Amino acid sequence: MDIKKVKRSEDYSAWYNNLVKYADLAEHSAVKGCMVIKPYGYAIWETMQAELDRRFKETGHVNAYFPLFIPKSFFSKEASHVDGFAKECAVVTHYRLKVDEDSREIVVDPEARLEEELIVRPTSETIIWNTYRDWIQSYRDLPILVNQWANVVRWEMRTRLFLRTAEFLWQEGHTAHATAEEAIEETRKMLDVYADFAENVLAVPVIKGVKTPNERFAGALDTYCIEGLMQDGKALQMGTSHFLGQNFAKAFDVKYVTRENKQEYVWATSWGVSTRLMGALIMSHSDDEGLVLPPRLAPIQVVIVPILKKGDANEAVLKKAEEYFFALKKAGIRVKLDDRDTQSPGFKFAEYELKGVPVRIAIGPRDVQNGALEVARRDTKEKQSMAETDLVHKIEHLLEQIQNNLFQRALDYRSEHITAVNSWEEFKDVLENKTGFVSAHWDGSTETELKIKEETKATIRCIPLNNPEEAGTCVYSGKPSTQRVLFAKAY
RNA sequence: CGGGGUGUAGCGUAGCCUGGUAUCGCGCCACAUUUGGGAUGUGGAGGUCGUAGGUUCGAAUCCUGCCACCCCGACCA
Repeated sequence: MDIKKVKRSEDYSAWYNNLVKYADLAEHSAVKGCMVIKPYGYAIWETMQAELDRRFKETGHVNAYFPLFIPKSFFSKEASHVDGFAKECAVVTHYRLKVDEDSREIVVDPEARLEEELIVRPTSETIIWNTYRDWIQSYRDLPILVNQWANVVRWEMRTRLFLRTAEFLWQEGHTAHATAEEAIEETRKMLDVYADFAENVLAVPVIKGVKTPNERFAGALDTYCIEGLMQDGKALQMGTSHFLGQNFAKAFDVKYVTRENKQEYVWATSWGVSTRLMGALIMSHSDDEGLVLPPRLAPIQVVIVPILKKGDANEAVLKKAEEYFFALKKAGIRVKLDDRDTQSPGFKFAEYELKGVPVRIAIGPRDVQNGALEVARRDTKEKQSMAETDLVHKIEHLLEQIQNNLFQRALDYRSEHITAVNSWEEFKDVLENKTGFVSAHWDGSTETELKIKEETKATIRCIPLNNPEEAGTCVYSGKPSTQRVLFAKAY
């Protein structure tokens, strides 16, 4: 376990890679750019899915599934969309292999070339809107509120586990509406769902905002986002929600008849979050000891480690441990009793710390005699002896406390790392030395945005929602500006 | 895709310069003693040295191509 060899403060990238590996979350696969999500990591993703899926259902959405393959012609129908994704599409050209007569090797059968090539979906707007054309005739068919859980492929040149891989898992919501107002409302509503999920489940504070035209989704009129700040001072886009206007409806000729018997194009939204959230989770809370998981997301919320000794006390210890185990389980807590006698308690302590288990209960002969137990919390590493009376409530309360503490800690860090600056010198200095978000006036032009990016690598992460109007001058160009926007270096 | 680096047992490594089929630690297996913060002893198993060629009597070692990963760029919803 040489996770501790690399300190978070010394080499954040290496620390992250080690953590993903040693906490058993994921590993590189034999396929370039693609990862294997291991059972422990996948269990966390499943919990995220469950929490999100519940929220989607509560807001009226239903799940469906669309094809992995998209005909190239569909893909090219929306001009800005294809522009945005063309450079990272995997393309299927053939449908058969054969054994080469000479070399006896398996080769692509040149006679099995597809008439029309298929794109492996980088996102599904095109296939979905092509389908919606058949589903929508009248205003009575609207709205359509569909979500799909799927994998997508974006051929990246440089990958990082969870943060950027060629294939990743996500959900994509695709909705169709009769009016622009309703679609915009949907876009904003789902942004709120994401923000609620990020803050209350992941315990990661996020800033809700809107992207600049330059950072907008290819094919959208507006892209809303939630932006998080990682422990190394870099920002991470954690989710996006797009108001697509009528772009896809026009590209795929999706019209509906109004009450007044008029033909109108349908209004669209799409929104998604991905396994990238795993990266956000790791980079928001974890430390040199390993992963730190918020209780609401932890596959194991409480682990019970019996301290076994030579002699007859063991039976009593195990019996007590089981008693606690069943009491906690009955209360709906995800609890594990680790009664392996092949590892020492110290080993287990370290292992569960590495895996981020929020609460550890240790119980030995002394505790049994005293009717007590030792409770250790992962977030603060505090240990305390606790009387067994009312154990379930105490643990429930503690889990709640840990959840809140993690959020508060991350929020404090972020608050300290949003810096308002008024000069270009200050801008560069904060970005370089203090890191985090820089709040600065911007003249609103893409030209300035790109120049700033070129000179500092910082991008405009978002224009926060409900951003106060404030007259000022652009930190770069000196031109007049009406508001501050958030810049940061980002993943 | 460009520049740099790395690749030797599950993990981390020595050996490479100066060619003669491999070192050590952790982990793994067995037994014993242990167990309140990563136990100890003894014995044991495990390696086509990333991969494909080349040079050579002989290649982990020298040469070339390829692959993967890491760092820096470019690119990137």
